Amino acid sequence: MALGEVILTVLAHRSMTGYEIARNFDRTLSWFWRASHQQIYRELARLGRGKCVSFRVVPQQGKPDKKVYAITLRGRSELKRWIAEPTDQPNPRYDLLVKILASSLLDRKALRPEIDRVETTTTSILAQLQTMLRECIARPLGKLSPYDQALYLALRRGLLLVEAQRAWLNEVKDYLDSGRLKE
Amino acid sequence: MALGEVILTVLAHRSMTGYEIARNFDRTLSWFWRASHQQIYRELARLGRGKCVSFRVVPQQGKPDKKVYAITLRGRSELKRWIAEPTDQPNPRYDLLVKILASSLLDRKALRPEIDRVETTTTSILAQLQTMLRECIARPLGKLSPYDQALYLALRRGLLLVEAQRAWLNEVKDYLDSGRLKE
DNA sequence: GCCGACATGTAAAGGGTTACATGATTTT
DNA sequence: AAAATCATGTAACCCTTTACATGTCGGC
Repeated sequence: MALGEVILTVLAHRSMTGYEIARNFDRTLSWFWRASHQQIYRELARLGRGKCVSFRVVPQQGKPDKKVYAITLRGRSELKRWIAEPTDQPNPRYDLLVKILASSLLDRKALRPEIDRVETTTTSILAQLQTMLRECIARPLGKLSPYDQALYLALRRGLLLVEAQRAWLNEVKDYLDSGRLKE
Repeated sequence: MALGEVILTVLAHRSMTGYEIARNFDRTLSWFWRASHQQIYRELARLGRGKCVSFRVVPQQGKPDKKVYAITLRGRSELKRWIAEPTDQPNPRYDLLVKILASSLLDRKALRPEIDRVETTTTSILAQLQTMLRECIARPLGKLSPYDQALYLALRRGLLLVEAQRAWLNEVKDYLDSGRLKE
């Protein structure tokens, strides 16, 4: 349901084509949300039907025409309404936790390589986040645009959670190595 | 795709009816995964077709007959295969982060009540997790069954992440109050 | 000549959510 | 008398994922 609002947020920042929105999802926005270009085109069509976005066709030479989408006044008020609305928190769905339970019953050793893999990707995500945050604070934090300040805050959440995940992975590895739990 | 494996894990621990699995999801398992009874019945039918679970009908007086499901040998080997398989990490989808971006563009004040709401639920989740973990360590950790040790570890992740989330919420509130970012 | 970027879509399959449906027993 | 618990399901809708489809341009 919220994909529409995510797209409206992107368009509130800057008008774009569906293709650009999808690429934007690949880069910054993929930290908060992920969507394929198919989902985005469909959602743009729906938002258009609801008069929340409009587009103008921009002919290009050599390339196919593009549709540059913009948020409408109605779209803005919809988005404002959504911001104030209570968010129901996402329900957890994390395979690794289930694998921990399953491996305790079936095959205690099978888990180790998987934990190592997760640790590798966690470390890599941490590095990416740190790079992005460092880019943000290249200029003084006070001089960022409100949007970039919000982006900074949102990325900080990723950093704190990934650090917590790393601490937890260390606890798991200690347990797998020693067979004993702490705390 | 993984709902089937979650159900197999539950059944590897103990044979149950679909109804009991659903209730189990409500209690312990809802920290790791969530599913409605409709999803569970559908998935049990599918797993039965794939010979990963079997059931026997147990007649009861007064209540409708129940089907007690058990994991088969084939189900066990499927589950073992799955444990060793790389987990692709869940893609993030958190409305609140998008709301932070949107409110920076449209309505800076609208966010505050939402942040307070999230803080309330986060605190309540923290309390629940702490209670569950304290119940685990009522007896010495070394004397828990392997399954309960795994459960303890998995719940620890929840605790660490929720604590990180609280720290982040404090950063957000500081920003909303002062308009300045730290770090 | 092939691959990747640009740009837009359709189609099918699978998973999740919500509502509907039944029917007995126990609790309030 | 009404509501909750036990127990199983069907139907419809929506969302997500993956694959298919088309066509131009620029670089290697």
